[in-house]
Amino acid sequence: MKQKQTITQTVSGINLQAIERPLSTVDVVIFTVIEELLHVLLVTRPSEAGEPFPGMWALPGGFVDVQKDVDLESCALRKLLQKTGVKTPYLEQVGSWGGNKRDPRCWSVTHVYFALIPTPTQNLQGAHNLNAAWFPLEDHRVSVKLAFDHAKLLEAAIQRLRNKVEYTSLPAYLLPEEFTLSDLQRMYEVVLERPLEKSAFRTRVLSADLVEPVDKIRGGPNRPAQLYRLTQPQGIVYFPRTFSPRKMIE
Amino acid sequence: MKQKQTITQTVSGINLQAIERPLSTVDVVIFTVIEELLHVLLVTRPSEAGEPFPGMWALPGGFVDVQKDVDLESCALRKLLQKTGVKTPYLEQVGSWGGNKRDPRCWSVTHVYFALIPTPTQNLQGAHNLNAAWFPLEDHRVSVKLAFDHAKLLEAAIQRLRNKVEYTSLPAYLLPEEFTLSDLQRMYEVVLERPLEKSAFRTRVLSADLVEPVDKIRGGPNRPAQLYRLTQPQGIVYFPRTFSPRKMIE
DNA sequence: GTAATAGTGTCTATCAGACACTATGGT
DNA sequence: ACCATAGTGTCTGATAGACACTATTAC
Repeated sequence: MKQKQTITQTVSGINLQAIERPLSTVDVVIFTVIEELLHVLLVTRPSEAGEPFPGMWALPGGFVDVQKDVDLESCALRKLLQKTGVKTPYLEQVGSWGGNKRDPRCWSVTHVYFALIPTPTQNLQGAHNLNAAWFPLEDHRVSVKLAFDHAKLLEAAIQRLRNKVEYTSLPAYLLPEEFTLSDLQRMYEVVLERPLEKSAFRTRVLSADLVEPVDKIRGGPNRPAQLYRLTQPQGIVYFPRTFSPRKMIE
Repeated sequence: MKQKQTITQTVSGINLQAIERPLSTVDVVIFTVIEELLHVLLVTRPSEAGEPFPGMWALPGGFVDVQKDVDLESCALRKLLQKTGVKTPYLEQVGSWGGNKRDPRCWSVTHVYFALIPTPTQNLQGAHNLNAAWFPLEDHRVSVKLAFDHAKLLEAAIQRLRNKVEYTSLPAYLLPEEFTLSDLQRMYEVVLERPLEKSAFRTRVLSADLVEPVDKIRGGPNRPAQLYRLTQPQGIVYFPRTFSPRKMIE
């Protein structure tokens, strides 16, 4: 499937245009927590003839647009905004997968990002989102088969997330701006899939200078709780140790 | 700088060939330790007219070859073998940087890997290596200015290496197959740029089931030392804690 | 013996885990 | 008063850091 083309530029020995280029795409693994379960956003592949994996569920993503996107991250942010309407979540590059087998059409590279957003308050009902849905993660997997190598990409993103949650403040990005320490602990527990000790958790979080109290209290049918917000919403915090001295995986 | 071309294939709404593709490259940051100092391999850019950054030092790398390379990692391994003759080092993807500014010619993406190899025994005198050289890292930098955004890429690779050394067995790949615990400790100290406690280091390494003794002793003008080798040379080992409870930086 | 490096033991500080305890609102 | 959740205090165990100590070779 070689590309016929007219040579338009010759620079020294190398003709830049003559080099066959892989296809470049960006895929985004968008995580959120709904009803105490980690969810990921999936979209359906177009079902027109000739499209690979027609109608199948896949990670949201697509081609890098060299006109619109100044760099890879802004390409990922563009796709995130398209699908969720969210503008400033946590976004991190997971890695890149490239090869001649992953897309049946040609040699392709995908650049995978993962994003964390607070529990969505409105449903995905935008014009572009009729075929998008949140899927719960059960056993590190999603209940449907995914297009391309997206199952592998999703697995890698989950691994990265779970691993990093052991020693960073990442789960704070799964919550709205103001939250209680119990809320935050719950996010850790949902992602790590194990309970944490309340006392140790609070000491750890408070001594890490991660959050600061706001002058509000959240009431309820029990003792009200102090509300906090992130001290530096832009940068994630690294804890000096992992939660429990257990083997890290990755 | 748009690409003129003949349309050769039309698939549904999208014409795959009409999409302007970024240039894909792979760069490899090859680390080794020479005389107690971390070094990195650099090559000079070609100096023909029209080449960007002619004659400047740069990370070894180049275009992904969709004919030769089945995936990104084998592309990185190919470049590593070309430059060093080494076949099975430690190789890890650091990340990808793409944008319209980083190469003056066009929108480009580079996929950065870092490799660890034992101290080279022979000089870089292969036919392709006349313009390659080992540069010591002083203060996380190299003494020469680098082409493209390679200074940033190198910085990221060093950060990754130093961060990961705190809790993994990576420095073992900077040594030959058999080594003493003192050798290993020295590799950690070189990368971390700080001394480690001998006693704590030995307990940590031995209890992690990282190495196993071989039936040999290394002599010298002092008490001879037990030789060890990696228990599982293929997989890196994660320690349950970092070396010293200090803030991690990434 | 001396020099030099290999390898061990002992004490301490830090922090996570466990778990019991107190605090404070709604009903 | 009772329930439910917020928040604290105390003890223990694991391990890194510091540092002194012993061991074994060449000379």
